[in-house]
Amino acid sequence: MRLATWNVNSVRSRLDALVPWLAATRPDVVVLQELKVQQGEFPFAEIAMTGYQVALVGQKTYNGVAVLARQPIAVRATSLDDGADDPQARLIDCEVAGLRVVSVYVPNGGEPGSDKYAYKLQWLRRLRAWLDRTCAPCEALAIGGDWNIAPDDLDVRYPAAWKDTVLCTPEVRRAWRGLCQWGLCDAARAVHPEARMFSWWDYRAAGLERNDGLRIDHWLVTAPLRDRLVAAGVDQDLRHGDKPSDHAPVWIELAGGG
Amino acid sequence: MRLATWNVNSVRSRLDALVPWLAATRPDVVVLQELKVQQGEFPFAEIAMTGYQVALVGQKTYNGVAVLARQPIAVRATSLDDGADDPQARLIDCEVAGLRVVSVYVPNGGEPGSDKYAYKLQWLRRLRAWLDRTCAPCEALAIGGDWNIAPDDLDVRYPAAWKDTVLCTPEVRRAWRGLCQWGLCDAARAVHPEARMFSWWDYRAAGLERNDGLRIDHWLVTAPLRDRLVAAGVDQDLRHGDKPSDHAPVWIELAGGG
DNA sequence: GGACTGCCCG
DNA sequence: CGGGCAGTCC
Repeated sequence: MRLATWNVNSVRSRLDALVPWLAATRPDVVVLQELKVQQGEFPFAEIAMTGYQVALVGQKTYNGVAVLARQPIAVRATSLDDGADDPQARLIDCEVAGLRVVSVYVPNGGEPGSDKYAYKLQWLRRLRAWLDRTCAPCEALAIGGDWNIAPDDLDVRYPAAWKDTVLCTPEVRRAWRGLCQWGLCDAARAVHPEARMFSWWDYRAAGLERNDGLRIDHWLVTAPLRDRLVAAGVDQDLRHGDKPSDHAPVWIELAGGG
Repeated sequence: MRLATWNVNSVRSRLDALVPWLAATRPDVVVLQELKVQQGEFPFAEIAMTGYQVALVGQKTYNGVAVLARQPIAVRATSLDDGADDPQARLIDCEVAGLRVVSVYVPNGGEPGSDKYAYKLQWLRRLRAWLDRTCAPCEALAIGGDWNIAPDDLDVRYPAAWKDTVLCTPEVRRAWRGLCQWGLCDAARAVHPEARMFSWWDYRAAGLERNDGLRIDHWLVTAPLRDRLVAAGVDQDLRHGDKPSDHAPVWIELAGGG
């Protein structure tokens, strides 16, 4: 079975790319980020036409995450649910196709040292606490999303240019390794230990033309799913075409399960 | 020779309609309104590609009028030039193809009784004074534009719905008749004395679907040109297609002259 | 409804 | 650069 993650940067302005992509690639499960839409404004009809069901947590203007699947989806949680006063729609936790599937949109972090950066680090700590509290490394768990973390310099086309930016600081990379130590595995990297795979090119400064890419969209999976991993990749063509998202979809393929 | 007038409602967002329309219909002279662009931001290169030269008076956000032609254009005036402190770009007066061609964008007028309505009536009085001062009924003069006047109930699909709106008040119709009495002739109406011809359908309230149209875009011509009139019409298809202007082009055909 | 103006965000 | 927003205009 195939799982895909895509930061669409507004689901409404990406519908004309999303619908054909779903129809052409038919992943079993899709997680989306940056819907930039409230639940009531989500284009349910257009997605239903493709044969996908939807579970989402929406928000006006910013954030918003969803799980799409061709099988029924049971929502387990729509927030980190830790009592924090945080209105940002950045996580949805679902049961679908025999898996526990989570869509996450990790805060970008603005600039190192900013309030936004503190929020990013805090959010990653809260996510780790949420894993400790509600998940187990032995269950079939896949967390896909825009992590806003390039785990290693191998994940950055021009590491010197991105050194100490919020996508690459030692602190966020340490948080990433903490998640891996908990029992999550960077699926695409496990399949392609040495490959330069990028999932995001900045709209600004002609990032795409200069292939100034980073790998910041990931699937993190627990051991039971890591053992079923057979393939992984990036649909780079989605970053080309017109009116693209700044992110390309990242997919993984698991043996069995449909 | 053929003259066309079109309120494009932003020349930049209408380029993909304007360029093919110029290429397909090749009018000798085109007058445009609501460019919504400063001179420096006008898409000169794209228009030049079609073989047209341009004279324009631009303004940020609002108004802006132009004359396009495949022959050289000599600009005579870019305002009513009556000493009024009026920064709005609503008139350009040119010499082209042996004619005097003027592009006008008459103020809409908001609501009857409003300041905007007073400005509309005042602008029409100033236009009449400008005619008296700078033009003569015996010269070959054609004034095309968005007049924001439906001269008669015949020019309104649902006259009761538009009665006493700023497009139809007795006062603006009186101003219109004053221009006709000066020596201008409503060209499209002269060619089609009884026809219901509409040039504008409101974006709102499904104006197009209900064919709730009005004829507010006109060519006014002096006697020498009236005597050469052979045809007139509206390119209604331009109001359909996607991302249309709310106005359709209105054209007239003169015998001789190219 | 669909242009525009800023402005915020990544 | 390319999403979103509110506010203004027609």
